[in-house]
Amino acid sequence: MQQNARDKKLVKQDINFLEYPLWFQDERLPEGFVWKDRDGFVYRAGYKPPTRLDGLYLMYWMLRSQQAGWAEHICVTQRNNMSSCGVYPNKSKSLRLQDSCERWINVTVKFKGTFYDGKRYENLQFNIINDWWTNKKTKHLQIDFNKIWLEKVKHSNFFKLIDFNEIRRLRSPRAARLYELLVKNFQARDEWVIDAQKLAHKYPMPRKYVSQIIRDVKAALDDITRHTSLQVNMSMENHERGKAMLHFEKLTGKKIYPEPPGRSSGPDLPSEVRRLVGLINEKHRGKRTVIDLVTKAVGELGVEYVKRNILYTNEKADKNYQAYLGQALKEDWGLGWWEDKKKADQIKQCPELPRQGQDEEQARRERVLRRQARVYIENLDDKGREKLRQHAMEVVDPEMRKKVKAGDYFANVGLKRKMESLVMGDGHDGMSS
DNA sequence: GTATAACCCGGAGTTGCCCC
DNA sequence: GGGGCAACTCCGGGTTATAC
Repeated sequence: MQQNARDKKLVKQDINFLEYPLWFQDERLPEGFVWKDRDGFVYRAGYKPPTRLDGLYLMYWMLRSQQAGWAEHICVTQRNNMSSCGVYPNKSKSLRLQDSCERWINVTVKFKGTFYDGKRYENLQFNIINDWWTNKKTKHLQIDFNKIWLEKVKHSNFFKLIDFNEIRRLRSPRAARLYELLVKNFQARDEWVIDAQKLAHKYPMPRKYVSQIIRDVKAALDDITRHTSLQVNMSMENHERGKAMLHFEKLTGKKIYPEPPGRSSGPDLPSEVRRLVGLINEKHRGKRTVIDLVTKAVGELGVEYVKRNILYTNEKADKNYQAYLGQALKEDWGLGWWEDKKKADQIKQCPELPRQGQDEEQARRERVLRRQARVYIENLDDKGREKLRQHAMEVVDPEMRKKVKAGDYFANVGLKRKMESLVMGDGHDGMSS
């Protein structure tokens, strides 16, 4: 993943073409597809609309043009073009590459007074490429860029340098498009907040419901985190049903997950999370939503806490395993069950000595105290509860404080436990790992 | 009862690989 | 280089559960 600056293949791209989509995720969009943004951007595809692969090919052609001093005409071998874009060269891929040229020659974009180049246009419309052909003898691919397109990018003061190697590694269209949007929106800031439905429109993503949008965005973000140097944390705020604000925060420093060897479909998880995932009921172990739930919970609540609730859910959940596990983690349903189980195991090992050890007595006392604390907090008036909450915020670590403010679900569960601990007296977090 | 969330499945496109 | 095939990924849509 780490690479020298000289190994980087940077492509200059105008912010407009990161903000507005040049290619689409759906492979089956009809010929003559039109996409309009409310700001006056109109995209028309006379032939099949370009997809992620076409977007990557265009990026490669731009790289070649920019390497040749912004050449309007480029000549590439088809084999080189394909392998540089991570495509295994063969006949069908060669035809797909030519199809890509046909897609791009049929694309026009139109702006109405929205182009960020210091000028405001009444109308501005152009193609991406003007001509393309292959040489009969050499089979080399020849492409003529549209002059306006090339100059808009060349003279743009509002641009990003995209690392071609990074965007090439993003195999999923969702991840590639989100990468473009994040790169654009982290232009002069490290935080970006957007309504989930608005983000879906920007993608554009056909998902109707917020839960589906969030699921897809999370999966895309996982891909980006695994395969690029862009490290982003996402948290959500649900103000009302069917509405959610997504907070993206650019992280600096080390990658969270190491780059996996070769192509991988599963997340590379820290060892303690992997061990916990191994405890999940086999039927649900592969589900990304369940893994995400455990990953998030372990960060805020600790390994022991999460472990007992997974085991409890395995035993008790009848239907909807994921929802049951979420609720168990929230309320620590597994606590009493876990202690009873430990006690039963001890009796099994030493049946002649069924003793009530000090630890068990302490745990029992803690359960009673915690229950009392919960009732006490519930009966506090708003002012008293807020005061207690502020006190808890002061004593938790800064990382958790940040997550609570960002609306992180499990951080808020952790804060609630801290409030209970404060009422009980210190040292009763029960979240040790 | 309706809207939304969660999950699942089939179809289509893409990819990697093998054989000729 | 060409053809074919299996595996994989993604999207759209259907079903069921849950919240309001």
